[in-house]
Amino acid sequence: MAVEGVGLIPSFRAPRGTYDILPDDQPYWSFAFETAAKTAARFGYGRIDTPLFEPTDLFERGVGDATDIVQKEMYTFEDHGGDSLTLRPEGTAGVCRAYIEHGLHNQPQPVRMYYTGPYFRYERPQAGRFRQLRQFGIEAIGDGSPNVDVEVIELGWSYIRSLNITGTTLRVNSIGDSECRPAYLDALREYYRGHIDNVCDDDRQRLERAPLRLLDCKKTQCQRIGDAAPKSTDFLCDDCEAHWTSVIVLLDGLKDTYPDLVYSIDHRLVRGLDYYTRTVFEIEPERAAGQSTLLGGGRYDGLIEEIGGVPTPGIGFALGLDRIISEVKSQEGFVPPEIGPDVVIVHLGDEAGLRASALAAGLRDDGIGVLVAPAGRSMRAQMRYSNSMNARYALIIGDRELESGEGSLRPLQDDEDQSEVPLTVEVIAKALRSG
RNA sequence: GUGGGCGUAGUGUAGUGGUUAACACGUCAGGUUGUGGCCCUGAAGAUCGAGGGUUCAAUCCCCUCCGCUCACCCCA
Repeated sequence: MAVEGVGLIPSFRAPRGTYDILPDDQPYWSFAFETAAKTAARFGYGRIDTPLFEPTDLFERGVGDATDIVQKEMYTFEDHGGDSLTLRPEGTAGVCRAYIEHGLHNQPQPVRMYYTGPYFRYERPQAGRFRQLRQFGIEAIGDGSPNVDVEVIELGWSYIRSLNITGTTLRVNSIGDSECRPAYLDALREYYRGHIDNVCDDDRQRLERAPLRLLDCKKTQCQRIGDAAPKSTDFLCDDCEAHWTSVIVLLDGLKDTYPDLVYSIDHRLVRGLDYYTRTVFEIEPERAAGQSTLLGGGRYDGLIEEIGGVPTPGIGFALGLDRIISEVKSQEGFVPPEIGPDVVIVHLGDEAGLRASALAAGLRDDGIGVLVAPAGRSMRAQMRYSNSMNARYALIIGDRELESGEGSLRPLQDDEDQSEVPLTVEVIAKALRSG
């Protein structure tokens, strides 16, 4: 992305909707990743990595070619062989493709997998929304029982709590399956036709095409109408009804472990991807602003079949790490540890400067974190540098030390007890001699 | 795609229709001979987002564009 620069060379900036994660910010991401891996492992989920791009058809069939994601948000390109590829806009389709491709139905079911990495959607950026977004997600494929639904929700909740994010709320709903949903959609259309004059223009346009979306409308007058609309849970077929009832019972069973797990059944909760069936859910932070959903997911019992596999149930969620990180920061749920080298080598004079690197190499090889202070600076400047690097010790070598063969080790942190130092004078002296 | 807000050193902010655009943090250098943090001094660093217009004169007023940002849409 070129912007006005000085002279003929343009200055570049990160593309719209993307951003750099600088070293100072990395600890937050490590915290989020490591906590995710630990949580997933506790639930028996193994990591899967799939390509950043997939055949375009996979997303058109899987996500649904009527969805906004497919219609206007995909980064699609043709490669030099003429194949149409798309940067993955979400994770479930790729994981299901891998499940089919590698015959994972031959493993004990369900197959539990988690993933984390970048996803790409061409959207207008705003708070909590990016063109390159990072997600952590899980999928449990091959078991349609409600226990798995609740296991997945529990995992998500547990993860968020492990990040010390509090005040979140869970919303759940059931949107039925291919058997019972058509009747519900008819009822919904029927209802909205009766209120056609009171809903917004957008809603009028999508009434026939995507009636579920009307429930999701944020406008106050539409919300009032949506509140009184027919509920999907009143139209469930027997199987879906039994499943839904069990999910609620099982969900209540989590309250002993998570007393703050307050969930609400929200019959206006629908989701924007076509593959969802039965259970859908979202977790939001307390002060829900615009783009605030932290985690969203649901069951997708028809997806595997849709993309060419034998009919197989599945359920999962995806969680926006960009949003998670900002939530962690705002709640101060994580304090990055102070980091710094064990030693900064402060060297005086040409001779010492020439030996500093070899000395550093020897110490590093012994497992000690070493930085060589910038050459050509005064001792004071090198000491200041050591301090600003948050080093534990400054190892000073100059003419005196070169002659005696022993470096001077100066502790830089008040609470440092020199007797506990692994860096004894002997170690230093030895390193000096061998250097 | 549609709206609103905002663009001044690396970062965060001041400021004014009129000679060298200010402050803080940060960076670098000093505060005598080889010892950090605190303090003091100094330096570097901004064609005041870009282009055009009004004016004797614009960083300041007007227009356009670009960028950032927030919201809608949709989603994580």
